Amino acid sequence: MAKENIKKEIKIPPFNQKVYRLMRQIPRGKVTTYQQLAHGLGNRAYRAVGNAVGSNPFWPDVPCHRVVKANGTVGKFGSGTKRKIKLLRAEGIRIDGENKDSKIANFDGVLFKFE
DNA sequence: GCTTTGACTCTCG
DNA sequence: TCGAGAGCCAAAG
Repeated sequence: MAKENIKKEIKIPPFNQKVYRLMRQIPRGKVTTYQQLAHGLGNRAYRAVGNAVGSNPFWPDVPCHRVVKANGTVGKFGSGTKRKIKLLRAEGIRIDGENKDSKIANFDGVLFKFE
């Protein structure tokens, strides 16, 4: 059956689906911020975005590891910040450090913006 | 239907 | 430069 690759057995709020959809648009080797996601949604619900990503049942289908804070730091991650940094580095993204205070090197260069 | 919480962001002191 | 507080939106209890 030609359906979505994501599992839809789980009940997902419409807002979350919107967030996941935007996140999946992020190309490999790029990252985005909660603010950009909220902007892509048309509002400033970066808080709700965080909740949506935190409740993301589609991981790693949805590249939640490509979402960082607006100041360039990786922020917090349920799967382990270190894990995410490793993953990002595997995609060619340079990160300075290995903790939540770690900042993305060339952040502006790898930042994916939603219009 | 109201209150609390959250993987956030911004401004002020 | 660093720290604390307020603001924002949506989902869950």
